[in-house]
Amino acid sequence: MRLKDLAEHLGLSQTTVSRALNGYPEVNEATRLRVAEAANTLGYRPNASAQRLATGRAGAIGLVLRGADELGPHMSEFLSGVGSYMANQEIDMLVSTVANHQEELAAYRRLAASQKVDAVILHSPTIRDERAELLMDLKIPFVLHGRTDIGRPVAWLDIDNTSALERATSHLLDLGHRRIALLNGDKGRTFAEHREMGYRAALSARGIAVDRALIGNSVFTDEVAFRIAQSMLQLRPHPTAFLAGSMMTALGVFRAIRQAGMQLGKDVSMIAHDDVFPYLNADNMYPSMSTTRSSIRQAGTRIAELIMQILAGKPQADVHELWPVELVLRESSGPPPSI
Amino acid sequence: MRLKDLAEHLGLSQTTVSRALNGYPEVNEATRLRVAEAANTLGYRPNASAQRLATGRAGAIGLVLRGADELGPHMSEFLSGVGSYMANQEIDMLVSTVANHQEELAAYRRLAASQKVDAVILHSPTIRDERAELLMDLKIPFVLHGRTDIGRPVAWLDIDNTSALERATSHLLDLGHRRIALLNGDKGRTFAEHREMGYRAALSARGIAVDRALIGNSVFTDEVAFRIAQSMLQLRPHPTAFLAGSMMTALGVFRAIRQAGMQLGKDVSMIAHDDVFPYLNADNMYPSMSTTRSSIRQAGTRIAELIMQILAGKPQADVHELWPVELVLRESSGPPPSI
DNA sequence: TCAAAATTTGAAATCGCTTTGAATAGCTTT
DNA sequence: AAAGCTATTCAAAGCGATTTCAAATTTTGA
Repeated sequence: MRLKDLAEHLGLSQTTVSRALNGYPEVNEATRLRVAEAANTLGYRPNASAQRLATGRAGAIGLVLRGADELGPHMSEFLSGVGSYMANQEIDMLVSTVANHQEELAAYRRLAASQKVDAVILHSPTIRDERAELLMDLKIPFVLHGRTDIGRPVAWLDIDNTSALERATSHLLDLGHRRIALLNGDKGRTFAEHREMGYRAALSARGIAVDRALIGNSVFTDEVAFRIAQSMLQLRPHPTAFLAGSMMTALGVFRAIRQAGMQLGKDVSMIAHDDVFPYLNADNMYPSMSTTRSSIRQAGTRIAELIMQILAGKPQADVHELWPVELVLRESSGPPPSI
Repeated sequence: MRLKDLAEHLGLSQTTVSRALNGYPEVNEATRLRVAEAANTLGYRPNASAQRLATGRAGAIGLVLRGADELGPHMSEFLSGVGSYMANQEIDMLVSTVANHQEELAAYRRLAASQKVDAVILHSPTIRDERAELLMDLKIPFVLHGRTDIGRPVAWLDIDNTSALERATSHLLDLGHRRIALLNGDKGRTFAEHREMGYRAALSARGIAVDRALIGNSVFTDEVAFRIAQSMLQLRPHPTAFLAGSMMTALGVFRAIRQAGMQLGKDVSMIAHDDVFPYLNADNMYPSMSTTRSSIRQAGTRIAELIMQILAGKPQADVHELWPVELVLRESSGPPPSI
């Protein structure tokens, strides 16, 4: 069913029908009703490609994911947040996956040239993110999930990783811990750098030197975390507390602690960052997990909202949101064992 | 840069340039080279909407996800598999999320009417899946991840859940277990029914009656699994073995076992279904987890491939793949404690 | 009552591509 | 040398919507 068919069926011109459906004011209210009803009963929907071609709007936002690893639990939870907002907006989510950095840049160029999307969401930025620069050059609007410094103003939404880690670290120091391990994300990512800054700030506030051996940089999987935690626990003296970068990391650390014959929350403490996965609840772990918490899903929803505002004309330079992070203390963090 | 601009730049007609780029035979090889080179250096890419309108092909496949929960670890791993294949195919993945069943049906109607996708992937079917029927009626090609019986031939790929559960259950019976709990997926889903069939088949082969109290139906999250396992462990006599529907479920059961003061692999056994999440490795758990294993990611990749074959003309009725499931025995399954 | 203004409709151009059908040029063939 | 092929190229007609500009109709106001 094309617009033409619908128009003929109604004995009207395509122009009028199109106007009626798109809510233009210059159409008789009675006609509009008649059109709306016919469209509804006949199940007419404009052909998306034709509409896009005519309007110049793609009606879609893009998400480019690097490799398999990037489409992990964090991303899917984030995506789910984006989707829940977009569902009501008649905007599609175009998801592409690429193998590496070069391909990712190529993917953005392709999206731009073929005009498949009106905007994109950029995530996990590096300190000086090349992709952000490219998108600026290509003039594709985007919102960054995280922060970067490319000398030009970009729209971003981020959580306050620095302060989160500073508070978590300080809390462990207050409890008496002196050797605190940090299981951080990959070097170069802004969030990882921010977390390390918070960690260092808390330590240096007490005049405690940073031990490089207690800082791990890796992806957030339980397996890698297990290996790193395992080797850290063999240090003498071993760390009495861990700061885990994600709940997946926490699972790995937990396993390493248990395997070393120690008890979490007693022999060793842990505070993990919780992105709030519905299927992995910190409160219901055993022992329950102390966390720095911020819903990555909510961030997705909000970013979707911000994208829509930008498409509606809001200047990208005006979009900046720094979300606070909650510190939730539970059983996994306690004073270090007195020796 | 439009086709017209490129054509003018080259002093050729749009026709020739279009043909050259799309590999039609009736264009001079020298011209083709010249065109390809110019397109490349000028960064020309056809406008996707125009191309789609002209060809009638959407160049995209659709995925409709119900609610937040459906975009969990299983789906994201699956998606990642789909994406890895689609990346080389110039086919986009259009992801929409909906709140409930009604909205999902509406979403498919919309996709059909607006011709946004050439095909869709359907997942987690019920025994008699209404969505599959709708898609047939709408004449949208699709591949089903799982199986359903709607009296018409559909394209599907599934893993052999029945046999997997039968083997896992038989193995536990061989070890001497008599009270074996099954933590299954939601009632009505084909995979859950298949798994229960396998479970029942193994029990009845030994003349053991099924105890409904030992069967749980729920989503695969560690929290829900924890609660169910916890209450099952309070039964007298309690189950000495668990069949967990997913690795998330396994984590919850594990926690319940530990909390009950028992030891996994010694006091209580468990075999979990492993969809092979890169961030949650059965072999590296402690104790390592016995599993029925089948990579959901590979299934995604294969389904993407099958979709492309269908779009290339292969009849949907010819597409059926039943994948075997590996049984991998590790430390979490052993004989029941002798009383 | 009639011109002017407001309301409502429609014909045709446009978006950027593909594809049909025709045209041109260069070779063979008779 | 004319006719018949083949190999290339192009002008123009779609694809299905939106939007510009003009026309027809109704309402308003003096």
